[in-house]
Amino acid sequence: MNVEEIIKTAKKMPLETRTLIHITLIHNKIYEHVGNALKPFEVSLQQFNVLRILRGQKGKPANLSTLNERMVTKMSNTTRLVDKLLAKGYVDRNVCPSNRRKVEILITKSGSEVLSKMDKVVAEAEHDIVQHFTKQELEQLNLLLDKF
Amino acid sequence: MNVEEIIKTAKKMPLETRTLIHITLIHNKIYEHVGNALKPFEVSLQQFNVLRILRGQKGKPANLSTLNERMVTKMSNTTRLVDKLLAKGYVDRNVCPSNRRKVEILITKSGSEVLSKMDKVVAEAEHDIVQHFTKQELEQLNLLLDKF
DNA sequence: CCGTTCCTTTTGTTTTAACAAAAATTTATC
DNA sequence: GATAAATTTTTGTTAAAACAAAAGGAACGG
Repeated sequence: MNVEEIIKTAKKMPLETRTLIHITLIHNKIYEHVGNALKPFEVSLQQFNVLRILRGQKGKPANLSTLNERMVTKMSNTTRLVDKLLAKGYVDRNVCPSNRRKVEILITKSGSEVLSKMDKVVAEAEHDIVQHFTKQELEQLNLLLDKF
Repeated sequence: MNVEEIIKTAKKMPLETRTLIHITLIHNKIYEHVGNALKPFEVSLQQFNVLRILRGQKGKPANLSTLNERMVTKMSNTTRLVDKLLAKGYVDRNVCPSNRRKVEILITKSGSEVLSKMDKVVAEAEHDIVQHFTKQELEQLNLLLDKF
């Protein structure tokens, strides 16, 4: 991926700026590829993330705020993400008996099943994106990214 | 930035997945910091990008499609981005005399002036984001990012 | 020329995200 | 125990992005 070619500039830009534009371009690429992989399932990347988090709970229900703190979106939108998954039958939602302000969200059997299918295509998409990296390069990259 | 801490997982995830989540988190950070820096000017990051591209034209007008291919958004939204900048008096828009399908967009004096002020705060924000990197590390990072 | 096709931009619609505030319940204080 | 304050979630609204299609003009082939 050649930054200068993509944004069509001949001008030399500061290294800091180039780095951040670079990250943005890569992010777009990730978003597009993974989003496309999920398209047949008719779920957004965010919905996929919710399902993954719920699976990580291993049967333990998650509150909305738990989901939310593990995601990038705003609380109010997390509610509506869950609404969509509920409509598809991929999650259950109940008021928490010990604290009726809270809700408990669980992934359903149907949700787990479709999630494992999604995993496959997402893993492929991810692999495509990093195909030009060796394992060592990826490790090196992660070390550098940790500095942000 | 500790990925595992942010997404609150103890589970070891595949290196490829970790890398891509990492990039997404960094992108969010960039978007948030730079967006905040621009907030006092009441322009979005995308509007700022349009202005920067127009300045890069050095007086030569840009067509919408030129703007668009240097950005990540869809054509239809580029029209509306320019609408907003027009309303603020930061750009001029005229139909191209040699081909009346096209439009010619130019940055105005007023646009150039605010852009140079924006540059300052954006450069600061960018510098903040990469503050933990040495120049060499940034160069190394860019080499790795080129592999995407 | 006239119709067809292609190119560039705009308009319309739907979905998603951001921002603000309200509703419902629990906890704390007096 | 009533009132206020804090916590958790939902609802409402506005702004931005994604998707689809139409409008307007240019180019081309007969």
